Amino acid sequence: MEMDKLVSLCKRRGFLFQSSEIYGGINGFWDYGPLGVELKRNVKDAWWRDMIGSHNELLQSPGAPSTHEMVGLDCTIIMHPQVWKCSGHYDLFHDYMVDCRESNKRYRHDQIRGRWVEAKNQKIFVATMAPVGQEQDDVQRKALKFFHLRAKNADDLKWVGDFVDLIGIEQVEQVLAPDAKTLGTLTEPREFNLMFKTYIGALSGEEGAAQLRPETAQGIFVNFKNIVDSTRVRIPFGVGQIGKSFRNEITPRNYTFRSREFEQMEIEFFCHPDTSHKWYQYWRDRRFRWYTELGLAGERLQLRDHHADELSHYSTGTADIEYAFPFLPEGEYGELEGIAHRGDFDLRSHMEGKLDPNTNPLELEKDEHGKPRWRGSGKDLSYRDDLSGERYIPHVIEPSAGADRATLAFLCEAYTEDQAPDEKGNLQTRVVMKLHPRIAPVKAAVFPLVKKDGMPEVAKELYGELKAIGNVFYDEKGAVGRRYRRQDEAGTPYCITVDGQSLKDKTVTIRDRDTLEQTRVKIEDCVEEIKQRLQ
RNA sequence: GCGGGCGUAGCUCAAUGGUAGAGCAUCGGCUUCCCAAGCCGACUACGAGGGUUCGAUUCCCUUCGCCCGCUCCA
Repeated sequence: MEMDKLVSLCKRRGFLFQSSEIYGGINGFWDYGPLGVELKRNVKDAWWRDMIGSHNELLQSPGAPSTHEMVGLDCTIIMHPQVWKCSGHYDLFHDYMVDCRESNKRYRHDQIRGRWVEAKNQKIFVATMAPVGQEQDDVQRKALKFFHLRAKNADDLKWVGDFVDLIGIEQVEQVLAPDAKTLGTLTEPREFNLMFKTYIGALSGEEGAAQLRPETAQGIFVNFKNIVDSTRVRIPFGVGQIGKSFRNEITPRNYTFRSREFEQMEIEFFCHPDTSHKWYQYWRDRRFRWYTELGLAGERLQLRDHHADELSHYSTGTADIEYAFPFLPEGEYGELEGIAHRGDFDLRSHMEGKLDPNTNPLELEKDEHGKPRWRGSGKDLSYRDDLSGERYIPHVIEPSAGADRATLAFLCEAYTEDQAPDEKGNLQTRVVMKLHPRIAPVKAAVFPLVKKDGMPEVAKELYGELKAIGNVFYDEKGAVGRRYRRQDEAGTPYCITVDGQSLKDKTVTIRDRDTLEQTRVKIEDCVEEIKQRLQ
């Protein structure tokens, strides 16, 4: 399937629009049209229902180590700035970067060091990314090359001062960038803040600075104690949340795949450390099955376990659910969801302060004065098991899914072209969105075969009754074949047609989107029949 | 952010230094008893800003957006 065909259909039929399109669009932001919003809402509703609403905490789910409970949460997009400092996002997302116009390489401004050197009446600053100890070799080699000197003439280089950080060097035009041959190729340092910044308070300055959340998960961690204290949930239990998140992606691309404003469906599952690996396995398998049951059953979906060397040492497993999107190169997959075993990293970080993920066992990250780099809340987020009396910090399994990415994958998977005969029996190409009935934006369409002889009246009445089961559509205009094809493009699974026979024996036909087969049912049974088929 | 390509109607495309045309779609009417039928009619576009010019959709610059490659990807 070519991606541009799907993009064209989504625009034409109202699944997806570029945000602010009449003003030229805005990079990395997308709107869901009337069909798209139904589809995405159905995806989110299916997730919420399957993970939380319909979960039976009295029964042990297949593959689960024990019974478990599930509750929901809806927290704010803007949170206390300390949340992001302790979570690690602030440090990781916040850098000054410089680009080299010659080599097209990008560097973290604070990682470039260098040394002034003079030769042939010219004084330049030779920059390097080499580790301490190899810096002098690196800059000498580059300086010799720049001044066209031989190694034996190294004494002609007059070094001025010791190594210093590039930060503080004002004469940018005299800087020889780490991978450049000419001077002054570095851009001004630019702040790369992958988190969206905002300001709290109508008049506030920097002291009111805050961020739009880059993930919904932290809201669950910081509410862990509230949930335990208010709901009588017992470990093991999970907290689910659906909501918008924001990331300043450097290169938003590939349709809605990498959007700057996007929606997540996340679960933080809290369990005893001794059972955490089994729960990880459970969620990994269960989440994969969820996609297959909604129609991503083909080879384009895969479950990929991270290699041991990709894992943080505090994690015993991470797996990605990936889909081979048509816009990716052959053999490449894009992430729909990550399931991560996160140990007690998150709860401890919000208790004690930001932990250093490179320590084992985990230790508090310290600044140059030996103080905590970012202070935690100081609140006790441990859990006491009322039955055993044991107190511990729960381990966390995090299935984190992208609602927009899942929606896009369902759209890609659904797009199908097949051949169907037209009125004269000639085969015509038919575009049909084979969406699973649970997520299809329109559940059924009702047509009078022709707009006369009392057929519209019968069809309109049936339409009214069908409204009770979901989004249905009524159409009496033009040829019936065209109406069928229109519904095929919208992914409507069933079309119900009132014809001449309906008037005699009170029956209608139900036409199946995928097989084109029609079956005749009594009008009075029609609502129940459609309801059955949609499940 | 860098390099390259592109931007004309809802969609897919065309033409042109003298202000744009088609197919499909959409809407209205007629017709029509099962898969994009037919007839009549209607609506709709040069991404934005500036410059050159008597005149710019066309040439130039800037900007925004899209695609490809590089970079980035917690």
